Amino acid sequence: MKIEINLSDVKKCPQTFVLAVNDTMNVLTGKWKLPIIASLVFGRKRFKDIEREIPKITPKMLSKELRELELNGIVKRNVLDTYPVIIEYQITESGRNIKMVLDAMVKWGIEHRKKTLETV
Amino acid sequence: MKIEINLSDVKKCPQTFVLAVNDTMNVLTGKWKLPIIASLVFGRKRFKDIEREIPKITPKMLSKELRELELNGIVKRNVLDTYPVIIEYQITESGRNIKMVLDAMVKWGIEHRKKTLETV
DNA sequence: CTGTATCCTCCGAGATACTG
DNA sequence: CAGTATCTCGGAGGATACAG
Repeated sequence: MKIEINLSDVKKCPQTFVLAVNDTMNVLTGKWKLPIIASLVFGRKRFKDIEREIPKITPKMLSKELRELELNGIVKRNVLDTYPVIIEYQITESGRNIKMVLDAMVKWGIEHRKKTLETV
Repeated sequence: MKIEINLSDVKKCPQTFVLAVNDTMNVLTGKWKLPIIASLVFGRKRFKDIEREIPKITPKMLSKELRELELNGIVKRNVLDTYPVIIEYQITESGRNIKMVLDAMVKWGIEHRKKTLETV
């Protein structure tokens, strides 16, 4: 099933616009989602690996955020058929693509800093 | 005073990256900043005008958010020399440019929705 | 009109301990 | 290892009233 949405239609449909921005914000807000995504960009990881890589995160927070990111289709949780069971988290293609948004944010952030420094 | 920052340097300097993303997030997070920016994109407005345009916002919140947005160089507050005094809020160029980030978010949000619907 | 001042509620997030 | 269960606190945001 394919749904065709033309970006040029967005201006005619502000609801789609708002919805899409909200979807994106849901993935980016909160203290830990970005660090977790960043961690998984460099490869599949196990729970304990992520916990070790992100300073100060508690298992409760990591668990909660991973659940939300999975629900939102940003990460995939794989249960490996081993003994004992190994759980691996992996970023999805959508999750990887969010880099485009981050790039835009970096660009704006840097330009903005230039502008505000100029006028001081 | 001009500061030259090459985007290709960012990869070598993760601190700049993180700083810029944080700057951007500071402008976008919270319940009211985006609606306020959206309202001002369509022209200068007075306090009461914005309050009327954004459903459910309280004067306390509007005041607080406008102050923060002004501090961050997103809006400019103009005091007109009339009697009684008129205060006009206006979006800055930086504020206008943040549309680039929103465009990226819209694009990702729509693509993401397509992807997750396909796999259901 | 352009905001402040209080008081209050709710939720994100931390600390710590525990389970299978 | 891969999480869950409680307890707690601070801060974002709401309700309402008031000030210049």
